[in-house]
Amino acid sequence: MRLSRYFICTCREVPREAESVSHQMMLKAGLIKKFSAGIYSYLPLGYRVLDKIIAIIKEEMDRIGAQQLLLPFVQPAELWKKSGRWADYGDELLRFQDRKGGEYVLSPTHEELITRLVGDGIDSYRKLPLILYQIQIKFRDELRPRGGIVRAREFLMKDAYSFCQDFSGLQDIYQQMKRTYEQIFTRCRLNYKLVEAESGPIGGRVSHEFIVPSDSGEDSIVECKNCGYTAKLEKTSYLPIYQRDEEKLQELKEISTPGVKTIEELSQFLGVSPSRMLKTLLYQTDRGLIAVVVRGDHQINETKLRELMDTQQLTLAGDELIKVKTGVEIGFAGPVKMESCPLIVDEAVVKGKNFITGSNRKDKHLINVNPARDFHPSLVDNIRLVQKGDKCPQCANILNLTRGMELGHLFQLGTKYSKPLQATFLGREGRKREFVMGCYGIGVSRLPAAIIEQNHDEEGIIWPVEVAPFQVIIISMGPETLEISRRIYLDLQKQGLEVLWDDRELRAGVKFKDADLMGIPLKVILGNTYLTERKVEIKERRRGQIKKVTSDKIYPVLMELLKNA
RNA sequence: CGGGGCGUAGCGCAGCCUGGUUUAGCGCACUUGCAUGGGGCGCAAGAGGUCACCGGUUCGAAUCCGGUCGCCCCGACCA
Repeated sequence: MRLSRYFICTCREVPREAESVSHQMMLKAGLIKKFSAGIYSYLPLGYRVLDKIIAIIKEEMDRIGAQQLLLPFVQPAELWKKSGRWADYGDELLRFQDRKGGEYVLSPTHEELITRLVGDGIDSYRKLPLILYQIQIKFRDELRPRGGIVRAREFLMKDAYSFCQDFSGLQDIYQQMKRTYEQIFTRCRLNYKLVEAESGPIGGRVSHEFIVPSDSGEDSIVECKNCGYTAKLEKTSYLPIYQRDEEKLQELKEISTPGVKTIEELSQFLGVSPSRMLKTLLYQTDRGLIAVVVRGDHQINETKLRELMDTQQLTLAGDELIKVKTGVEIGFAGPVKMESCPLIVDEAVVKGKNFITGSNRKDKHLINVNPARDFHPSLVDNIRLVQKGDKCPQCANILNLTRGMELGHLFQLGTKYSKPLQATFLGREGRKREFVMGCYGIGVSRLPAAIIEQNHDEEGIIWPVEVAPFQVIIISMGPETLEISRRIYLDLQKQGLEVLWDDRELRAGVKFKDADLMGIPLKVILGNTYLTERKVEIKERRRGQIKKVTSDKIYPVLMELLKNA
């Protein structure tokens, strides 16, 4: 491709909207263009990268016998109503009507459709296991898209679905898929972490995520430097160690705390650490109001709580609702004599003594509140988030908290969809059975951003060869080298290299800057050195090393460098 | 959904507070020519705008007022 004709616009100034390095560079190098919040176009240069990534994914998926297909982007609402997700999915699911009033959704994911498809199409265990996948646009109406392409509303995803006879078959596919993902991310030169994302109490429902560490990522992950344990914050467990101190139970007393509502205020007001306090939060759930009690320095793990209570809805109750239902002023709720709703209590609470809590009366708090003596939990469980200083559940070492970007997700679905959608096959024994399913996603359009986050310098992107939009850029300086450049360009192209030729009538500096920004792995430079020595220079983007070679050696040297880059 | 900020040329911005010499300006990019040709060089001449939209106030609105829409950031969990 001749750069003079290429549809691209690199720019010096970064649009104000861009915060993260990858977002800035993608805009600067002209890979993407935004049209609306979370809605982007891929320009030719950006699309080439995407195309390379897609090729890698296809290759690796095909290797394990997965079959590619393409499902519709617009789905009828019917299937979603059947699976229950029409109601459960929430506002991220974009629903709309056609001219006849028929209800549809823009696909945020495809479990329903694929389950129906396979349910209709496969009758016998003889065809199992089956893995199908597609690479397609998804739409999720995110409340707040951010970070450019990282959290977009419209994005490209590879989603694969496996269908097995039984759970052990699923295990095998799951392991295979894990290895495939490792292969894909390694080929993209991504430094990733495989993170446990175990989904709680329902046995065997295993889940893993592939996360790249990045400050601009929006997932919190927890890791143990000692044994390598890693997990998403909401899914993490910790070693519950609470000191059993010898403290005596003190007498329960009410104190006056006018206008003191938050833990922070209370802590300042009394000069006591938040760990000596309890906070009581009221949540609205599917089955009404619940009161949740954790220590003042702890945070509630809503993901766990949701699973524990088996509820879809889990929102903090508003001031009004709390007053009406419990008669308590906001800021003064407490566990003692909280009779209007069930008390869900974190296990750290019942291990402690003499807490300070709300009194359920305005402007009053209680001191020396003791579990068991002063209040009686309906349920005690581990419902708080891991925080700094907590111990690893595997080796008791101190856990670390970092941030990361989720790129891939493996999930064992079991019969979650095959059951409600009645997707069955005949087993060997001649009986109807439900498919045991797994699903496996990769955020394809996130990969370029993640790769840039991990492969760049001040000048711009440094594409790994396998995903680079072009392998080589020819930079010709001045009219004297134009003709020879053209010949080299055509020759390299004929040999099968992906070559960009900067034939623009611009100063050398501009061309170098652009080439660096675009991150093309190898430059072939024709300038003074060619005019004086009849040699071209080949410069590596990543290491900056320069080789001078005669015309006939260009191709072999390039090939050699590409292999090792 | 709450809070904050912003909307002026493809991009980055100034002008707005205090309405009228502003024919709406600057830098980058773009076009033409000169010059130059190894790291965003220089000179000259150009082209490019319904000042987000709708309404109001006024003799007069990018500027003041009201509304709408869009975009960005933070929060959406500490009772």
